[in-house]
Amino acid sequence: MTVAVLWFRKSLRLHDNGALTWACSSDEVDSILPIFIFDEEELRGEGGGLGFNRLNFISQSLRDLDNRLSDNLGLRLRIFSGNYLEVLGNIRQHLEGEKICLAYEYCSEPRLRNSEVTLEDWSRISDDFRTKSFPARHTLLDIEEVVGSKEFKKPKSMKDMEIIFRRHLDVNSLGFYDVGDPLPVPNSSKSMNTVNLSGSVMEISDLESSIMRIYPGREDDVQYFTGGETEALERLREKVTDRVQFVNDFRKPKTVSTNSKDDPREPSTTGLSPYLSSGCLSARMLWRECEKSYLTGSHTKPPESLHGQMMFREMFYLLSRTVENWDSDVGNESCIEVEWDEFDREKITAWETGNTGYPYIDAMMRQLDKTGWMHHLGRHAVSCFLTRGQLWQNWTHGRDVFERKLLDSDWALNNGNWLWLAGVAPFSMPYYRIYNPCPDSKSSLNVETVNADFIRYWVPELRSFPSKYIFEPHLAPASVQRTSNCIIGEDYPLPIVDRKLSRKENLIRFKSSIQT
DNA sequence: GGATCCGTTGTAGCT
DNA sequence: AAGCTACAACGGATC
Repeated sequence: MTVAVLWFRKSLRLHDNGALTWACSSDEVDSILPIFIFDEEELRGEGGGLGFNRLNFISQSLRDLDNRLSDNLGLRLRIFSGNYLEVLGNIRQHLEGEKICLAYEYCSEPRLRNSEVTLEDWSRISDDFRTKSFPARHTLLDIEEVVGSKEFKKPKSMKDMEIIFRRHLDVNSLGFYDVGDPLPVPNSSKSMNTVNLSGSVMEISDLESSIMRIYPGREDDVQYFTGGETEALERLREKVTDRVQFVNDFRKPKTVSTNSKDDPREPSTTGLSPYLSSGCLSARMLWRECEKSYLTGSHTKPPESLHGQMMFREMFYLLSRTVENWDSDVGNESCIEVEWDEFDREKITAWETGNTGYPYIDAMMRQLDKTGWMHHLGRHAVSCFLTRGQLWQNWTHGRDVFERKLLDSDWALNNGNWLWLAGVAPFSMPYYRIYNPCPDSKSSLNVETVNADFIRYWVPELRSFPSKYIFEPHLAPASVQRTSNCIIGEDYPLPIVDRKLSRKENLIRFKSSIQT
C-alpha cells in the first residue's frame, strides 16, 4: 500500500499539474493525501508576514482547490502551518507502517530548495519514504534543464531569451515555440487517505478566521480579485480567449493608461498575474490560449506581445536561479552598489501609505493596499520615485512592501523588477531615464483623462479637483483649493520632495555611483 | 579595435 | 496637438 502525499506548493490547481496527474494515474498509488503547508512566517501579520490581500487570496485559492478536489476526485485538501520539515515529519509519523511517496512540484527558489535536500536524505534512509518531484509547470521552460545545459549563459535581454527558447523548445509548423500541451484535469478512482492527523490540521474556516484575527478591521474589505482556479479559468476566457483582437494587438503601452475607465479597479491588461503567481493558472495554458488567438490573423510579436511578456517572466526565473544573492543589494552581481540614503521611515511610510503629495503615486499605492494590484506602468512610476527618481531609498525597502502586498508577487519576478527599475542591474534601462511622477501632460490643458478619474477614485480628497491641477494640486491657486474642498497641506499633503530638484540631484548621484 | 548600435516602455520644451 | 529635438551619456555587443 502506497500513500501519495500530494504536496501543493506553487500550483494551486487541478489542470496542468504533473504531481496530481501522476498520483491519480500511477498503479503504485493506493490512496492520496493532498496537503498544503503555510510557513509560520507567512501568517505573522504586520510583523513581516504576508499582507491581508495576499493572505486572503491564497486562502480563497485553497478553498477553491479543496472544492475542486472534492467535486472532481473525491479528495479533500489538508492545510497545515509550520516548518515544512516538521509538518512532513509529523505526517510521516502518523502514516507509520505505510509506504509513503511525497509527490511535489520542484521549486527553484533557494528558500524552497533547501527543504528538498533534507527530503532526499529521508528517502535515502528509509525504504518507506520516497519522493517524486515534477518539473515546474510554473514556467514555460524547464528551468533546471536550461540552467544545467552546457551552453547556458545568463540572459540579459530579449535577444538572449529568443536564443534560449530556440535552443530548448521546438518550433511548430505555425512558427510558435512548442511549450507542450497543458495536462488535463485528471480522473481518478483513488481514495482519499483517511489518516487521523489529530489536531494539527487547519480547516479552511480556521484559516479564514485567523486571517481576520491577524488583520482586524479589514473584514469588510471587498477583495477585488478572488483567488482560485475557477476564477482563473473564468478570467482567462473573459480576458484572453474571448478578446482575439485585444490579444493580437497587445503591445507595450505608449502612454500611461492605467485602468479601465468603467471601473478604476479593473486592469487595462489581462489581470491574470495573480493567478499565475499562485499557480491557479498554468503558464503554458495561457501561452496556448494566446497562440489560438494569433492563428486568426496578424498579431504583435515578442517582446511586445503577450508571449513576449511571458518570455520576460522566464528570463527572471532563469536569472533568479543562477545569480547568487538575487534578493540582496550586496553580493549580487546583478546589483551595482549605490549609496542610498539611510532608511527614512517618514519617506517610506509616506510612500507606502500613499501620502507623498504626488497624487498619481499616491493613487497607485492606495490601490495596491486596497486591491493588491497595480498596473505595471504604475509599478515603474512608484519604484522609480522611491529609488533613483526622487526619494533615494534602497530598492529593497520597496521590494519588501511589494512582496507583502502584491497579489502577484513572486520572489524571482519581484526582485528582478526592482533591480531593473532601481537602475542597478546590467539589464536595466539607461539610468537617466527617470519616470515623471506627474505624467499626463494633457491635464495642464484642462483635458479630461482616464488618469484624472483614476486619481479621484483612489485619492478621494481630490474628488472635486479640476484635471488641470490634479497631478500637482499644490500648484493650484488658493481659490481653486477652496472651491475643491481640499486645502493642500491640510486635507492632502504637500509634496514630500521637490520632484524636479530631487530628480536632478539624484541623476548626479547615480552617475557618480556608477563611476566608482 | 574604434565606431556604432542597442537596451521591452523617458522627459521637457518648443513649434 | 502631435511631433520634433535636445538632454543625458552607461556598458556590452557587434561590425
